[in-house]
Amino acid sequence: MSQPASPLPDRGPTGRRSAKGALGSAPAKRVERPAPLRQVVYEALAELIVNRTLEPGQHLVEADLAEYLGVSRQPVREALQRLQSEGWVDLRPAQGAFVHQPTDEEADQLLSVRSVLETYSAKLAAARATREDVRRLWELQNVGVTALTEDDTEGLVAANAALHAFITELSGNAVLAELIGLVDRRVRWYYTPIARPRGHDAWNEHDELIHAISDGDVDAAEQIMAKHTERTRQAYHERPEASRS
Amino acid sequence: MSQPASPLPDRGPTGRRSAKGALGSAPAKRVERPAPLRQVVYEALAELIVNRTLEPGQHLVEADLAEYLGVSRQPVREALQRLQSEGWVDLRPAQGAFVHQPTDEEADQLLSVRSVLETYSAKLAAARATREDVRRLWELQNVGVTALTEDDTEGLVAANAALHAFITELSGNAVLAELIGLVDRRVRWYYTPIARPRGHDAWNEHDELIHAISDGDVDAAEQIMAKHTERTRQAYHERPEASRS
DNA sequence: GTTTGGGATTTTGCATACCAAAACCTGTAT
DNA sequence: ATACAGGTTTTGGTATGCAAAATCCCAAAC
Repeated sequence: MSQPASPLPDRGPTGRRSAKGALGSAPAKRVERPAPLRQVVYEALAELIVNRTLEPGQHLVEADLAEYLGVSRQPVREALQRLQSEGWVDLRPAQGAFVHQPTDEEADQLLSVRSVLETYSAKLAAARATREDVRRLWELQNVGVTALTEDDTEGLVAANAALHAFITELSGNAVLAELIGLVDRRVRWYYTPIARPRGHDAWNEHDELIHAISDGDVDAAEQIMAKHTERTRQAYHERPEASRS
Repeated sequence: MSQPASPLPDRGPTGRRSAKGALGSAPAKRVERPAPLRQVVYEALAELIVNRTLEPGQHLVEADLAEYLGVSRQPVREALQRLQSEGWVDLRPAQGAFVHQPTDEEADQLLSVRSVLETYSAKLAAARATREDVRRLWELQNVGVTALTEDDTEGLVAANAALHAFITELSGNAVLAELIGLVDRRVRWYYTPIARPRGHDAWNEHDELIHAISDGDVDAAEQIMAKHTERTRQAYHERPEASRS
C-alpha cells in the first residue's frame, strides 16, 4: 500500500485552504466570537474557587453546578475536566470533582518551578527586548508602584501578574509562556496573602530587573529574576499566621 | 453572616472521612479500577497521532471518531479537549479538532523548555538520590545501552523516556514532574528521528550524569544535564533530511 | 458503644436523540 | 474567474435515560 490508509472517512487533503497571502501583517482583527459555554463555565468556577466561595475539599456535584449556573451538565463536565488538568480540582473516578486542597508543600514546589521558568524567561527577554518593549515595562512598573502606595492589594496582585506576563511574552517562547501561564495562575492562589508585605522589596527588584533588560544584560537579568522569585518563595514560608489554610 | 454562604446545596463539612489510622505506611495497594472511557479514547487518539495514522492538519470529526472507536460522542469530545490542552490537537471554535501541525520553531521551544526543567530536575535528584535509587538508575541505563547495541529505535526512545522520568521522580517535586511529563510527551513526537544518530553520545552522557548523581555532586549533575539536553536540541536541528514534516 | 451489614439513595459515566447556529460545499449565474 | 444562493455537514449545547459505583443511613449484632 502506498498510503498509511487512515481508518477514518476521507475528508480530503490535510488542512483547509490557508488563503491569506496578502494583508501579511495586518493587526489580525479577528471577528468577534461568543465564548464557548464551557469556557464561560470554566472561568466562573475558577473565580468561585479562588475567592473561596467553593472551599477546598468541597465536593462539586455536576447537577448542582449546572443548575446554579443555568446550563446543562455537559459544559460543566468539560469545564471540570479542564479545571482538573490545571490543578484547581481533583477528579476522582466515579466520585466526581473536589476542590483541590492546596498544601504548603505544593506551594513550595510551584514557587520553585515558577522560579526556574521565570528566570529563563527573564534571560530570553533581556536578549530580545526592544526600546518600545522597555517603555511598556516602565508603564507596567508604574501601575504596580501606584497600587503599592495606595495599599490596593488586589491591584497589586494584578499588576504583578501583568508585569511578569509581559516579560514572559518578551521571551518569544510560546511554549514557555504557556507553561508559565499555567503555573502563575496557580501561584496567584497562594500569593495574595504575601503580596502586601512583600510588595515594597518586590517592586524595587522589578526596578533593577527592568534596568538589566533595558541594558540587554542577559546575565544580570537572569540573576535578578532568580533572586526575586526565590525571595518570593521565602516570603511565602514566613507569611503571616493569619493565612494558613 | 458568619459564613461565606456557598450558593450550592450544603454537602456537609469539607472532605470525606479520612479514617485510616492503622496500617500507617502500607504500600497503598489501591483496588484495580477500570479506566474511564474518556481516558481510553484519549490514549487511543494520542497513539494514532504519534504514529501518523492521523496526519497533522487532518480534521477530526467527532462522529467519525466515535463510530471508529465504538463509543458515543461524549467521551470523544472530552478526550479531544484534553488532547488540546496538551498540544496534540487544535480546537477551533465551531469547527472542531485538527491534528496539531508541529513546526520547527515549536520543537525548538519545547526542547529549550525541556532543557531548563530537566536541568533543574537533575540538580534536585543529585541532592536526594539514595543508594537504592542509584542502583535503579544503572538498571535503566543498561536497558538503554542494550537497545542501542541492538538497534532497537522504539526501545531506545522508551528507555530514554524511562530514565528521564525516573530522574524527574527523584527530584521529589511533583509539580515539576507533572510539567516535565507534559513537555516530554510532546518532545517524543519530534524525538524519534534523532534517537538513533544521537543515541551513542546520549547514553555516554547518561553515564556521566548517573555518576554525578551517585556522588551527590549537585553542580556536576546540573551542568551535565544542561549540556545533554542542549545537545539533543542541537541534534534536532541537524536531523536527517528525510524527517521533515 | 462501637462495629457490621444491607438496602435506599445519590452521583457519575456514558449513550442516545434532537436542535439551532455556524461553517462548509456546490452549482449556477454573472 | 466572482459572487451568490441554497443545501449539507459539523459543532455545541440541551434533555433524558440508565447501569454501575459510591455513599448514606439505620438497624441488628457483638
